[in-house]
Amino acid sequence: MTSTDASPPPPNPPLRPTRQRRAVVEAMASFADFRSAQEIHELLGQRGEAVGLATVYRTLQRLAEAGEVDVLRTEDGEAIYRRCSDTHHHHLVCRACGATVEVEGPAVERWTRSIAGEHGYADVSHTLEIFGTCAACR
Amino acid sequence: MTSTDASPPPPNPPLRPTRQRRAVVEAMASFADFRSAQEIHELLGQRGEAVGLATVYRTLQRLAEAGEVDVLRTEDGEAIYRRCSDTHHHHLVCRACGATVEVEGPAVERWTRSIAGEHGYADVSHTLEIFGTCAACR
DNA sequence: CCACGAGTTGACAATCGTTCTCAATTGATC
DNA sequence: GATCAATTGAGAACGATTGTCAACTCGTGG
Ligand SMILES: [Zn+2]
Ligand SMILES: [Zn+2]
Ligand SMILES: [Zn+2]
Ligand SMILES: [Zn+2]
Repeated sequence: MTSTDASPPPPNPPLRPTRQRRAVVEAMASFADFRSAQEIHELLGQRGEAVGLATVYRTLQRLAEAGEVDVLRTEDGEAIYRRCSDTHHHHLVCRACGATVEVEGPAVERWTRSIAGEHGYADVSHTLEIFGTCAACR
Repeated sequence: MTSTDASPPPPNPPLRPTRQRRAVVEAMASFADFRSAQEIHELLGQRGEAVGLATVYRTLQRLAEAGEVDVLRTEDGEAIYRRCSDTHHHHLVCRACGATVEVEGPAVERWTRSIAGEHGYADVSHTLEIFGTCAACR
């Protein structure tokens, strides 16, 4: 090619390390259960690291896209977040206190893929969450 | 017991077969993918069986509680409904057209229960949905 | 056939989580 | 320090869902 070699490299705008961004990440590291954006926003306020609510929402979205945090939906549709390991896993959540355990299951991964394949579905992905009452809450 | 045998049976108010209720149930039988309350409300209007939006929401909730329909949450938190068989099952949904297949997996049921047990969780329940692109959409 | 009471309905207001707007700030670079 | 795009935050705007409440409707009994 001569001059029309304009390559279309994904112009992902570079993220910048701001006080707010740092504060949210640190806050996410301070608890192990799933929390709503509003709760996290409040927690930041208490910590003296006030961050605008809109920014909390934006940052949480970024982190979720980046796979830094996992997102779940409460029964009434509210999004709740939790910092998580970067490998694929699922959650075992206590209905009473929210205590969460990350769990893995190769068999399940295999099963979903095969059942989808049998029905002619491709590009398979899935969501799986387990709920129960933990020992401490009984 | 003599007189203090006042049993506390949940006084579930008896449901009444109204035109609206029937209309919603029939509408739910007319499609096989997941739809939002608003879409169902609109569908009813087109069918000449107009039903108030609030009533559609209320009816859908009742049906969901009764296990007559399954509820899912879109990625942005909107509730979507689908009439389903009454036995426990999961869904294989096409991301493009919404085509849905009900699937069962005894192995998965067993796995979730045992993994929860291993971690000391009781009263186990779970949610599992599989997404992919169906043959027709490829 | 009519009165009666609890269940229902629907138009509309009110919630509430989340996103949008946009002027002011800030971080990186030269 | 000048420059410019990325970022922020206060508040408005949105959109799905729920609450309100007077009018309505289905049994039931008289
Ligand atoms: Zn996780
Ligand atoms: Zn998985
Ligand atoms: Zn189903
Ligand atoms: Zn199951």
